[in-house]
Amino acid sequence: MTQSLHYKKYAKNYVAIDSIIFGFDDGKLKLLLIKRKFEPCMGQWSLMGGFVGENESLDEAAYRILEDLTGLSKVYLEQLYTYGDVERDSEARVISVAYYALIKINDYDCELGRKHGAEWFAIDDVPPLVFDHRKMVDRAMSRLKRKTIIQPIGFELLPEKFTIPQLQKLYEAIHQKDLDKRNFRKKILSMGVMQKLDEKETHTSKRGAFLYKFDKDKYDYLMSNGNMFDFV
Amino acid sequence: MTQSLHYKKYAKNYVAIDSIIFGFDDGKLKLLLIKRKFEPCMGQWSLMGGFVGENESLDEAAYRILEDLTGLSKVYLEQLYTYGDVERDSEARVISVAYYALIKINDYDCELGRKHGAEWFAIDDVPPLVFDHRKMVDRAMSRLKRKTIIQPIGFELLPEKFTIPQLQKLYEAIHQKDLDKRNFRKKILSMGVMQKLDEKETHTSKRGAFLYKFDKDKYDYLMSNGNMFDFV
DNA sequence: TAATAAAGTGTAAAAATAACACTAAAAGTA
DNA sequence: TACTTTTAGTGTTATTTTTACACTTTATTA
Repeated sequence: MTQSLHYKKYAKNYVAIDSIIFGFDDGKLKLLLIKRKFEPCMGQWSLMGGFVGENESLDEAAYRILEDLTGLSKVYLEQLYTYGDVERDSEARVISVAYYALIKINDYDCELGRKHGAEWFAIDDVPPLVFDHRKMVDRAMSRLKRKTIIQPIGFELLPEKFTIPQLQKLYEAIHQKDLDKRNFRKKILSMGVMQKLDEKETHTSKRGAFLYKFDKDKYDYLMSNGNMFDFV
Repeated sequence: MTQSLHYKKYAKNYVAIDSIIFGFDDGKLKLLLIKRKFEPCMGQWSLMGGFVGENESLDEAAYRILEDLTGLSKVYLEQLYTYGDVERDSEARVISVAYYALIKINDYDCELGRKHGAEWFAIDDVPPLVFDHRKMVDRAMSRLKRKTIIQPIGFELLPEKFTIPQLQKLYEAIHQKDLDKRNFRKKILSMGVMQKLDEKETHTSKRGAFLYKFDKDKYDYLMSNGNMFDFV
């Protein structure tokens, strides 16, 4: 696209993306952070980010940056909020569009991560972060809490096959409170989007728990008929 | 702020604000739109917008632009979403941060509005809009629906003193469905944030309805003690 | 074969929501 | 002045949703 005739009197700005990347492992909700390898704030912990290119949309930039770090291309990614305080970046005026991603932690490419100096941190053990990244994390956390109540995006953090106790632990980690397992099971099954498999997961218990899959077709069907996903 | 040393290899972009401005009048939810007085798309209906200056934050830019059009400075304004498709503006690559505002329609400065070619449109009678502004309106509508359930921002659209039937009509307009007046009254009063006055409003009915004010102190107190505002 | 550890199951009380119809007040009119 | 009109205001019951709560099952390991 050529230079603008009518807009040329206006200022232009650097526009960046920052991504809050959530994972779930070991019963804990985790964040993927990188140690900055460039100035300003080199060596400090930071969200993964990058600048928006001239010929990519914001969503495209966010996917590109996420894939650079994790090797993953088909993940849940949602725009969160845009941060534009004049002094938010110590180097220049940078407007940052924050996204949050939910990834299946086992699919993540550790080798790529190592190259970027990336590490996983439990959500309540996050180190100090550069600029306003802490505010971004807090906003992502509260969005995730709200969103997992009204949309079945929690599944994005689990392997394709998972047990009900695993799913419950995930919800407990996100909402930071214990849930009653009978009520949990009743509610999640009553929504009719859990597809029970004939296999069991036998690592975490002697008895073993049945594996389930999220039935996306059924979910889409229910939604299109006006049914709401609604969960605590 | 001076030019950046470390970021200079990256592209810069025009960053704009667009505002979805809601009002409530005559039992209807309305939008304030302007007829564009400049290219591109001169003469077409559009949201009020403007470019972000070098020394103002996004919020500051949004307030400035809103005040330019309405003369109002203390209004409810909330960031909605950022639109960044490469071709969204036909003139140049412009990234637009959308905000939505709730204003008391009687406080609005009509003279200023006329200067901008502004007009109010009922929400289900909005004309075709430039660029992706229709998408912005739709997103604002669904945000407003959700938000008025969990936060008492509906009051921002009414005069300081209002009656319960007025408030009910507002909620009906926002949620596009009729509500039972007994259940509505019960619920809104039970939240304990309505301050009953000794005055009546006598224009819309012979009997007259008592006026109320939203008790912000009480609301803040309840919220700080963990109470939730929660409404259909 | 006994101990262990997590999976799995049902019911009853409490709270929230939804449905529903008449009376009260004041103005305008015959 | 009494009758009509119009909107404000009021309680109760049925239904649904949510919460609270304890024992049995299954397979492994000691």
